[in-house]
Amino acid sequence: MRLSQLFFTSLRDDPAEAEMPSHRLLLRAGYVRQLGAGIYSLLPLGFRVAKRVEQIVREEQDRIGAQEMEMPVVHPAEVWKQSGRYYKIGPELVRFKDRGERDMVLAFTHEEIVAILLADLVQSYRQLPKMVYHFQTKFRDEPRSRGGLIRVREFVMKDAYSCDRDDAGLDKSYRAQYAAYERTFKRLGLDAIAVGADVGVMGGSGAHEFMVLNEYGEDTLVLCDQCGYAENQQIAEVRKPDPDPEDALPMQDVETPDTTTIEALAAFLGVPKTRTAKAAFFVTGDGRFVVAIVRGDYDVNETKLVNAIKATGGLRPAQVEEIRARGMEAGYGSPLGARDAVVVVDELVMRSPNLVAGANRVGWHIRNVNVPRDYSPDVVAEITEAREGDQCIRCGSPVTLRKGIEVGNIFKLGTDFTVAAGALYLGEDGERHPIVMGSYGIGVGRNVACVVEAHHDEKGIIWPEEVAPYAAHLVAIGAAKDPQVTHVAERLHEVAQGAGYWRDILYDDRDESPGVKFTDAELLGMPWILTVSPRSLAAGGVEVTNRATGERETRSIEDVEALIRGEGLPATV
RNA sequence: CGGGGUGUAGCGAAGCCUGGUUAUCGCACGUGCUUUGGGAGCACGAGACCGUCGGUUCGAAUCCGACCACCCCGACCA
Repeated sequence: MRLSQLFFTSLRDDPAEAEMPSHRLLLRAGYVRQLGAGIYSLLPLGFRVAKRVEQIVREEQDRIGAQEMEMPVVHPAEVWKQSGRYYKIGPELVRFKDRGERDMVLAFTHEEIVAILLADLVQSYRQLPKMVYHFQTKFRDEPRSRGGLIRVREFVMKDAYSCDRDDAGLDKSYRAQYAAYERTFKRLGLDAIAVGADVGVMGGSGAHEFMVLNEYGEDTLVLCDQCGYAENQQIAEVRKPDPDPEDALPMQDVETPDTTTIEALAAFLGVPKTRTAKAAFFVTGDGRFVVAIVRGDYDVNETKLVNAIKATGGLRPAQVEEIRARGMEAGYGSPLGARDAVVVVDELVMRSPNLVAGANRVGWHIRNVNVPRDYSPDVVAEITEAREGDQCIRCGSPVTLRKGIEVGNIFKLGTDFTVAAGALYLGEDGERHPIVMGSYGIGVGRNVACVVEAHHDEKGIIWPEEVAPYAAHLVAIGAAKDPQVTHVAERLHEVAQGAGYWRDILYDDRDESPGVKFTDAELLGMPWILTVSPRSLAAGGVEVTNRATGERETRSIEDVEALIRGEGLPATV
């Protein structure tokens, strides 16, 4: 490919809006362009990288017997009404009407469609198990996109679906995908770690997210270096040792002016935060008022809270008036005297004697509150957020908190979708059973960005060979001084044309200064930079630079042709 | 949705506070000559609905208002 012909331009200055290195480099090097918030075009270079990422994913899916297919982007809303997600998912699901005033949605994901196809195609246990996948555009109207390709609204995802007779079959499919993901991310050059995860709106019984550690990540991971424990903070638990035993003392009002925060309260009373109880107020999507109590040194984990009370539609913070209407006072709140509220108490609070809690009047708290002596919880659950340095739930060593980007996920879905769609099979026992599903996603564009995050330096991108858009970047210098330069460069380019689509090379045939060409070659990031110049010819051929290591040596034209043909660079000596 | 920020040429910026010639600069772009191993030089040139609409004013990129878009933090998130 001649650079002079490529639909592309590189930028000297960093675009103002790009913060993440991957976003900055992909814009500057001409791989992507933004059309709107969370909506991107892939330019030819970016498209080729995406195709190479897809190919790696495809090969690893094929290897475990998954079959590639394609499902639509536009769905009749009935499909989503039938599964219930039409009502469960908020405005992220784009709804519209077609010309016949029929309700339609844009594909958010494809579980429903697979379930419908299963109902159509599978009658007998003899037809199971099956695993299918496709690469297809998803549209999710995210409240906020960010980080370039990291979080977008329109994106291509590889989503695979396993279809099994029972949970044992699902486990087997799940393990196969787990292994396929490990191979996939390794080939992409990503150090992905699998963490236990919340199942969210997908439902089901278990999930892992594959995470790449990154400071711009949106998820927080709880990791134990000692035993390898790794979970998303949304569900991670830590050991919380029993407080020292004490006799329960009688409650006692105490005046505490201007102490609406735990910090202020603990400082005012001269007690550690561990001796206080914190109240947080929420309203669920299904309209329930919730007061959650954790010990003052912890924060409420909303995911755990949602799961503890099975709140559909999530949680929102309660308004001051709503809190007051339930007999409580923001900043001085506790379940003492609360009404019309679901009281959820963290299990550690149950074990902690004589805490300071809100008195539900401004400027007052109460000492020596003990649960359940002084109020009755509706739900007792573990609802705190794991903290840096807390004890690992498995081995007791201090855990660390790290930010991560989710590059893939795997879910044990179960039978919710197949039951809703009537996807039943006739078993050996002569009975009808719902097909058991799993779903497995990898976002292509996000992975492209993560590869750049992991493989770049101050000069530009450094593509791993398997995802590079071109095999090499050929720079011709000094063509005016020596016609041999153009001759050799043209010949190498011709060899590349005959070597196949992915062995093609980028040939910088522009009339630019050497500095511009070298700078662009390093910015664009092909694994090999080939320099043809009067100097290289005098030294016996073509200068070959390894972009990753910076090593360079002059090799014969024949050696370079072998490299281009994919035969590797013959060893020296 | 809440908080903060930004919108001036393809990119990056200045000008705005304190209204007043033809809106400025660098890069990129076009033509010509020179140059060719690390973002070349000279000359000439083209390119701008100053985000949109409205208002104030003799006069608005500049002041006021509304709206729109994008970015960042939060909420949200497969």
